[in-house]
Amino acid sequence: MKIATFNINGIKARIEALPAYLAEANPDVITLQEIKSLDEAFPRSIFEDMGYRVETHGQKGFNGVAILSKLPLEDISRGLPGDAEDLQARWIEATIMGQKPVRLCGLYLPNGNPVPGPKYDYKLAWMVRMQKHASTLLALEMPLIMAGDYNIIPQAQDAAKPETWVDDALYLPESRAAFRAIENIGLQDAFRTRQTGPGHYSFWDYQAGAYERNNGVRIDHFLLSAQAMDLLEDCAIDKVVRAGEKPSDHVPVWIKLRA
DNA sequence: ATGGTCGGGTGCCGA
Repeated sequence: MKIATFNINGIKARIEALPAYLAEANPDVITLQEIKSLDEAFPRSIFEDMGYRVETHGQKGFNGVAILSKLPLEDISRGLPGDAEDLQARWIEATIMGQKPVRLCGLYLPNGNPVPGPKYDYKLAWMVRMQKHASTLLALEMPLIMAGDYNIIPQAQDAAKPETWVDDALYLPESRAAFRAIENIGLQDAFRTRQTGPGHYSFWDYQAGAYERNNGVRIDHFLLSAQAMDLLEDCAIDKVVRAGEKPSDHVPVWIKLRA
């Protein structure tokens, strides 16, 4: 089973590039971030015609997540638990019914800039909520996959120019500590079990020729439980997608599972 | 070199 995650930065703007990626890469399941669409405005039939079941959790203008799956889905849930006041569409999860059921969370973690301020407070509080919910899901002992745009640069090697990020919400010590705290309840960064060292990025700014200079950061991640790690066959970043026609500023990351 | 670029909710905000 191949599962991808992709921050598309607007479904309307990616109406050609996303189907082209799916036709080329053929993931069984993909979780999308920043669909920037209401549920009723999402162009679902394009993907249904390609064999995908479409589950969205959208809002007007910004944010918005989705899961597209060629396999049956069960127990679909929208919204990160823990704060009834939080209406931002950043979380969707479902059980993928392949050979072995796996629980998939698709997440769009808050950016958090500027620092300090309410947006950074929201980011850190959101990460505490995510950790609590992840603990609940781990207790189910089903293979658990938490995929998406984490807006976290885990280590210096995950940025081409880490010195330019030292005051940024994506790289501040408190942000990285919150990410490590989530890992430390029993989740592994799947990409770093396959590749070591610098030069592996999933996002390049649209400005100042960042992609051409490979001035990127690795902020889109797959965190896997021990049960999911048992099934991991591969994990990679589809970097060349960033050089395509009308690209998102992020590229897809994917895993293959024996499941 | 103190700018630059996208996408959308629109003449500004979020990234």
